[in-house]
Amino acid sequence: MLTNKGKYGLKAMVHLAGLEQGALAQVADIAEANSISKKFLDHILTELRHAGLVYSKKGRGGGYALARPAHEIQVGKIVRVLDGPLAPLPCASVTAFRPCDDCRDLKTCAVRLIMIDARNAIANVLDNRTLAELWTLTNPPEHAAMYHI
Amino acid sequence: MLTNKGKYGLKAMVHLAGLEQGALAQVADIAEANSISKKFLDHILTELRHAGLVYSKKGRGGGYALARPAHEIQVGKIVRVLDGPLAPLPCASVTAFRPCDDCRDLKTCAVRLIMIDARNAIANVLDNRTLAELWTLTNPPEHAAMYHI
DNA sequence: AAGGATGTCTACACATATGATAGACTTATA
DNA sequence: TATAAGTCTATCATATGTGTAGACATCCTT
Repeated sequence: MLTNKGKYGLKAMVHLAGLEQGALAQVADIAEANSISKKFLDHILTELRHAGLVYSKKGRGGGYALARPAHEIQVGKIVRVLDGPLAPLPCASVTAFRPCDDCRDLKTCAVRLIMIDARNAIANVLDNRTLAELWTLTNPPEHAAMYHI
Repeated sequence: MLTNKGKYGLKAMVHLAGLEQGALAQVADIAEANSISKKFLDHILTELRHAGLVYSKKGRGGGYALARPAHEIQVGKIVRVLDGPLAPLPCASVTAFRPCDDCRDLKTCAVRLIMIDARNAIANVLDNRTLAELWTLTNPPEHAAMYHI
């Protein structure tokens, strides 16, 4: 389940993906444009900065920008930073594996095995989509052209 | 994220899938065999009964059994009964769709669109696996045969 | 009918996570 | 130095998750 934090983080990243080269966006503007509480978004963006996904500058003229090109940032990475592992169960996680306290046998635990499949299916979607694609979804080229007629 | 409730429910259903035709299993036995608190499992099995997935009988000789053949019960159904929609976001849900309070445009919300893909990927896994398959994973035929040598 | 077995219902308690907010502090620029 | 804007620390409220207790209802046997 994607938390509001994860959802807001993705929206903020899409917002930053739409910036012109070299431009910075202030938290307050991102928050307003995406109906997010500024203070909460402060936190979220700080986490993203700690994870190396965004660049920030303090003081006058400051703000945030993507730390890397949008097409180099996988959606799954963003989700993991904010919401943790993609796996529905810790024992099904590739990046944060942890067996159940009462685990008897990893190999024959049917629930684990099917949750690995579920995890892999989720990762297949989220790790194969980039921020640049999200931006395109939000601003479809055809749609934009038609809108201006 | 699969809750303990969802995990325990799946384990209990797998347990019931392994019963002989016509046999009933008592909550206490299922709980012990799967390291689950009996009282918590009471609740879980009652929910599964309300959803029509299990059959129960009170009194002497009572207990639980699957309400339908294991190969007719999709894993996704069980998970939905116990943990709710598979979708990471309510607006990405097929069975329990609900737009975000601040939704501006369903069609161009990139986060929603990618979460629909994620939901579909999850559903593709869980709705295409049955309880009978889970039982086989837990008790692989080859493994069992080798074990008895 | 009573007793025992077993599921079902209602309620409660506690822990954790999430979502949000406030205030102070730090950094950068003019 | 003053102002702008991000960063850190802390707190609070709510929701959810997890689990437990006790009473009640139902079924079967004696």
